[in-house]
Amino acid sequence: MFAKIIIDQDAKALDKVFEYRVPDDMSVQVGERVIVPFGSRNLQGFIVGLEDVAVFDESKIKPISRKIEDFPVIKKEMLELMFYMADKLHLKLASILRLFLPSEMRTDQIKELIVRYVSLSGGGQMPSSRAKKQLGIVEFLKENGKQKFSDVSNQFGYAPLFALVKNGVVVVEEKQENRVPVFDEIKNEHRVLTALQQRAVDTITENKTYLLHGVTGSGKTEVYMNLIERQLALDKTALMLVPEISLTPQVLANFKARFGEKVALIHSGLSAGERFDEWKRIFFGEARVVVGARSAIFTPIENLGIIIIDEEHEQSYVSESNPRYDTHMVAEFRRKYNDCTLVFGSATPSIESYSKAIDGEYQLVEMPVRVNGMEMPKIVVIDMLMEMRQGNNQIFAIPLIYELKNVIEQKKQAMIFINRRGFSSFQRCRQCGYVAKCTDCDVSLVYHRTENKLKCHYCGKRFRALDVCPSCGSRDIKQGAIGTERVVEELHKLFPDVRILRMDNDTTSKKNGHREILNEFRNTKPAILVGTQMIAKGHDFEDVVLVGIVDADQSLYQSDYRSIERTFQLITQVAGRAGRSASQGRVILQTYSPRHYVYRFASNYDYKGFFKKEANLRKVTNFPPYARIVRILFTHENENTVAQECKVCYNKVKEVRDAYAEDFVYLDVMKAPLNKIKNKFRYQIMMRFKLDKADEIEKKIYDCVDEKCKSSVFFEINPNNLS
DNA sequence: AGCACGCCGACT
DNA sequence: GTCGGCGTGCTC
Repeated sequence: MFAKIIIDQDAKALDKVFEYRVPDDMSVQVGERVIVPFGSRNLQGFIVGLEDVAVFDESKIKPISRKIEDFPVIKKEMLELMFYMADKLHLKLASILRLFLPSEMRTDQIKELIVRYVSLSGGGQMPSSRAKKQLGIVEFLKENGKQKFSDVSNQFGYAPLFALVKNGVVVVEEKQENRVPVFDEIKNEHRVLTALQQRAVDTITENKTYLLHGVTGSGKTEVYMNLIERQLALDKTALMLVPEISLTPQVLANFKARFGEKVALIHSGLSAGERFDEWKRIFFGEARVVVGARSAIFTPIENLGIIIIDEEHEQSYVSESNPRYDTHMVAEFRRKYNDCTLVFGSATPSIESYSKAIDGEYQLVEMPVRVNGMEMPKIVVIDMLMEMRQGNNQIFAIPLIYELKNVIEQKKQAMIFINRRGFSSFQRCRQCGYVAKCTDCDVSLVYHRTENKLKCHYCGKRFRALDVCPSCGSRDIKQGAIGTERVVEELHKLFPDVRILRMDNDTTSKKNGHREILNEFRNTKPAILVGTQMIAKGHDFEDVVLVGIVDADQSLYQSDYRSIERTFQLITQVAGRAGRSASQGRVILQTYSPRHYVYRFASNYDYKGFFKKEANLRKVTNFPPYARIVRILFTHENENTVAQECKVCYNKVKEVRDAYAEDFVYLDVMKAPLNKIKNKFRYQIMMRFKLDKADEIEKKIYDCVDEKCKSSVFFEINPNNLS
């Protein structure tokens, strides 16, 4: 018997299936991990197939050394998923397999948690009446039975407990236990569903894909929980993904409270040991509900009845580092494999998903009204150019300052949202609001300080940096980006007596930084919370009646075809933070482009109107979802090598382009926007083609790369951050 | 990836 | 003479 084996090494040259002999006295199954002799070393490998005959020269085939576990760690579904992803995304097999296992399993240092328990032996030499503490322990164990060693020693002291053990009164036993993450204790009560929620639950019954479009506050979570409960009642399991950023202790505790021991949680806050233990509980079928961030989609849960992806539009569902993948695609694969239900939920669906709903690929389910019947907070768009012309050169518009004063007088709370995303910056005319765009791509240009040039990240075209505004002739050109510190500083000047809290990557880096800041905000009134992205999600504060969005344009003018859509999503989400309480909230949105359609639609909460406009723009400019962008990135420490190999590939791609001339919108080769990272030079081929024959073209494009080239090659489909 | 093999420069 | 530089090629 011969085994097909993938060597667990992330190298291009090893990205294939090797053959090994299965020793007669060894029984193996597909999916098992083994140690095999490889060259002069012993390496870990995965069995992905078993055959009676070998393809490779039999005399050169070595035998498997040993098995690592005695059961297949990679289940059949995951194996198929691996081949699917390798084919679709051109990822290395080993790098995909690594996604399926907790990283702890790769290092040979899995530490099982051993918990010691103590109980009365029923014999031994009883302590004297003077040994009060020892007697206390005996009494305690008599009443409560078996207890954790650590609990008893904490309560009564180590010495007396040890004495009892030594004298044989108390026996110690060791048990291997799973580390269970701790949570805030909260109750989760079944709420009576509104008619709208009930309708959603009643609709989402079939084994297909649904897009649940529910406005913020429409109670999607309650719908999810009901859907999960239904599956559990059918003896099926459930997998639910939420964005990493909203995996807050409250959210997790909520699920734990509702589903108890059946829940397994996978998130970045877990220790290595906790993560491994949760994985085991899922693998062996102990956990019936999995809640986690992106990577939880690879969890080996079986008998799936439903997969739910909340906040479906979130960028965090797309892995931006290798191996790159989109959770949507993996979820769709698992849905088909398990023949189960898949739900994408969002208040602001991605253009991609909504257009699939329009096309009937997903079934659309709508929840257009909030649970409490409250109206959405009123969004006031402020023209910052007008403010400036009227002599206000501050960060804050006069109406925002006025509203803040009101909030403080009423002892309420406000949030100031800083829209800081990515590192690239754009140039803007401070007089008329003009922002430079690429003449070929209709995306904003990125200012590169080192060269003092404006560059398009999609086609690589360069433009002179602005010194005079081409629209109004002004020389007042700025790169606008305001930091959180600066905003806090300005607020202090305006309101010296008010508590101002800051929440961003700097202030939350500590272990519980997140929670501490939010708790402090919750308990201080009046107060203003200043923050980035992370204040936009999931935190509901009764007393927040005002949200200020400073410089909304930051996300609008990213060099990214999705930047307008992201701005819409951001505004809707941030606005949802105001007015969770009885009184209607207010949102002040500061912008230099007040007439941009994104603000018109966002301030009216008109998603459908926005979708129509945006989708149409994408259609006429040939951008996803109506076209496909492919980027092939080459990296190597030798610049000549990358440039050369990239060029060779480009010439082959050109032949494909010529064969499909009517499909191609764009093709070029260039240095990557970030030309050198970690001493490796980066060159790229960018292309865009229409959808009709997209899959066919993509296959041909993959074949353009010379398998033997020295550079590392990365394929990216519809990439977000071009760097 | 990592380890062998191999073919040229400066050291005891 | 030999030690060692890392370029090239292979691993079932």
